[in-house]
Amino acid sequence: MALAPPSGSFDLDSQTLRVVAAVAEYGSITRAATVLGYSQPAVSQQLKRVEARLGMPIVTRSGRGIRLTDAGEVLARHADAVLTALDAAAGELADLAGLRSGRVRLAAFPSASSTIVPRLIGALAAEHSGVQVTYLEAEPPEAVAGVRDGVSDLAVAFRHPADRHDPFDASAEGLTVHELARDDVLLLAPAGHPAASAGDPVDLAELRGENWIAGCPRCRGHLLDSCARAGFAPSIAFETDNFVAVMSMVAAGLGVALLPELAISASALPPGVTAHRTRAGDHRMLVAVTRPGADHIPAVAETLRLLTGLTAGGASARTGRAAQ
Amino acid sequence: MALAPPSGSFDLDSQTLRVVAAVAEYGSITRAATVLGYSQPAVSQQLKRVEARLGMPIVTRSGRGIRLTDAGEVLARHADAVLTALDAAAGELADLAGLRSGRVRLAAFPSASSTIVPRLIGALAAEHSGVQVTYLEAEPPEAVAGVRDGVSDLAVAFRHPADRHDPFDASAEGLTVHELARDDVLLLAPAGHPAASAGDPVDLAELRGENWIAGCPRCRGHLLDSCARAGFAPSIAFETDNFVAVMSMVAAGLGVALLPELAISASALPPGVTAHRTRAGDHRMLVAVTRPGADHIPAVAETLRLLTGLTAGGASARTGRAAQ
DNA sequence: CGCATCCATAACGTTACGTGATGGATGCCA
DNA sequence: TGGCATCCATCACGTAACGTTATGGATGCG
Repeated sequence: MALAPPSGSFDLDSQTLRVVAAVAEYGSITRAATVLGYSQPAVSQQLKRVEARLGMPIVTRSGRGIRLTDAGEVLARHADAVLTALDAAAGELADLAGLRSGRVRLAAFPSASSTIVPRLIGALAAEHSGVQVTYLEAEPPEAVAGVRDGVSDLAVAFRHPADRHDPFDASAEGLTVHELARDDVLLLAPAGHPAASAGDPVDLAELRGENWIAGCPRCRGHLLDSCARAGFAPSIAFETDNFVAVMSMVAAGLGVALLPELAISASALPPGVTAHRTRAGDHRMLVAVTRPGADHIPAVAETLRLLTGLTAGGASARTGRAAQ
Repeated sequence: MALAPPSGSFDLDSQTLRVVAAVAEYGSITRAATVLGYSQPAVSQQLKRVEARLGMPIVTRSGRGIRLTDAGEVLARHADAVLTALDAAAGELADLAGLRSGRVRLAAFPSASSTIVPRLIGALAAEHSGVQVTYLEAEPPEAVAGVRDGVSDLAVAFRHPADRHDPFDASAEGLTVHELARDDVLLLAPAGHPAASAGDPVDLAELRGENWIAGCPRCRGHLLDSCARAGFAPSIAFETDNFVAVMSMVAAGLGVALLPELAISASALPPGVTAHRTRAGDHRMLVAVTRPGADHIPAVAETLRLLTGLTAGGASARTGRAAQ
C-alpha cells in the first residue's frame, strides 16, 4: 500500500531536533524562538520546512497555541539523546581547543634534546597537563621527514642562512617553517691562543693555518662554507659528531673548532677553552617545522608559542651564556 | 591565557559528523563524497567550513591523501553515537509514516457507532495493527468541537446540504471537511399506508395531514426544513432521539417519520414499516472533519482513506438496503 | 469589546552549499 | 624517468535554505 508522501528516508538533522525539542519543551513557537535566539517566524518556517520534508505535520495549530503530533513527540523524545551525544562531542572538542586534551609529537636534533626540549616539555606539562607529549630525537633531515610523513607534529631543526648549499630548505619544501631564534656559531680555541686573545669577534681568516676539528657531517659542511667565505680551506684534522669530544680536543690543544652556542651550552665549556663570536657573524637559525595548517591545531599552536618564548633572546638564553 | 580562536560553543550539526565520519571511514575525501552522493569539492569545502567554524583543522592534507587530526578523530568517534540516535528517530518516524505506529482519536455520531465505526476500526486493526484507535461517540457539534480542541483527530459527522439553517458548516468553520457519502433520508410509513403505496419516490406534500414523529433536535430541524420545502408545516406528535423508538412508533401506526438510511440500517426495519425515498431527494452528506493539515498525519490519512472506501456507494452500502 | 498574545505569511537579503571545470601535487608503473 | 592516474584545492556560479522585519488574522482575556 502506498501512502501519499514518498515516505522515503528522512534526512533528519540536529537543527530540526533542536527546534522541535524547544517547541515541545516550551509549548509555544514564540517562546522556543526566544530561547533559541531566533525570531518567531524563523522557528515557524523551520517547522514548516521540516513538515514538508517529512511529509507529515509535527505540530497542529490549535488557535492560539500549538500541540505536538505523534511525529512531533517522537522527534522531541529522541532529541535529548541526539543532542546529548552532540554535546559530548562538542565538549571534547572544547577540551581540545582549551588544551585540556590533545597530543603533540615532537622531534628535535640532539643538542636540543638536552637544552630546549626538556624545558619545553616541562612548560607544556606545567601549563597543560592534559596534553600528551611524545619526543623523538632525530637529525633535522629525519625529523623533517617525520613531519612530512605525519609521524611527528613538530620538528625543531635549524638551517644556516648564509650557506647556499644548506639542504634544509629543500627538505622542508612544502612544510611550514617557523623561525625561532638565532644560534651563534662560536669559535672554540684553547685559552691563550693568539688569535683568540686578539679581540672578541675573531676573524676566521687569521686561523687559516690552524688544525680544525669538525663535527657531524652537516656541521663539517658548514665549517667548509664558513671558511670558504673567509677565504681559505680549513685543514681538518679530526672529525666527530660528539660535541663534548670536540670541546675536549680543543682543550687538549689539538686544534680549533666551530660549534653552535646551543651545543656548547648543553654541557659546560671545559676549562682551558674559550668561545668567541666570529667577525662574519656565523650563526644558524633554529626553526620549528610543521605541516601546513598544523600550526592551528591547538596543542601544536601552544607548543609553538611556548617554544618561541623559550628561545626568545637567543637559543641558549636561559641556560647562561657560553661566550666569555 | 587566550588562544587565537574564540573557542566558544561550537554548533556542531549532524551533517558535519556525517561528512567527517565518512572521510574517516574511507580515508579519502573523494571516496567519502562518492559514498555520500556528493561531488568531491562539496566535501572538500564542507570540511573547510567546519574547520573555519571550529578554528582548528580536522584533516591534514598530506600530499595525495589526508589524515585526521585529533579533532577529526574526536568527531569521527562521536559520529556513530549521534548518527545512531538520529537513525533511531528517523526509524520511528518511518514507522509512523508506514503506519506501524501512530494514533487516531475518532469521534462519530450515534448511528455511525453501530454501523460505519465498527467496520472502520476493524479495518484499521486488520491493516495496521500498530495504530492505536480510540473512539468517542458524540453528536456532530460536540464531535467537531472535539476536533477543534485537539481532543479528537477525526470526527465523522453529517450535514444537510439543502438546509440553509444547518448549523454544521458554521461549527466546522476553519476545519477541513471531507465529504464521504450521501445518506438518503427516507420516509418511514406503516405498511399499506396510502401515500406509501402510491410509488417509491413519495411526495412529502401528500403527507401534509399526517402525524409526524421527530427525532433528535437537529433531526427535527431538518424535518421542518424538508416539509417547508414541500410546502407545509408538519404536525409533530412525538419526539424522541431514539431511532428504534421512532421506528416502533411508525410500526404502531402512530405516524410517519423521516430517518436517514444509516440510522435505519443500524437496526432492522421492524415488520409493518416501509421506507421510501422522497421525490425531493432528501438526504444528508456524511463528512469527516479534521484539523487543517491533520489529514496528512499518516494514521489520520489512512483512516480517512479507509473511511472513504467503506462509505463508497452509499452510507450503508455494505449493511444492506433498507428501502424496500 | 478592546487588548494582548500567538501564529502565519510576505518580501527581502545573506549565506550556505551544491555543481562543473580546472590545476597542482603525488604516487605508480612501464 | 617520463607519462598517467589519482587525489585534493580552488574558482566561478546558480540555487535553495534560512534568517530578518513588517504585517495581518485568530483567539483568549479582562
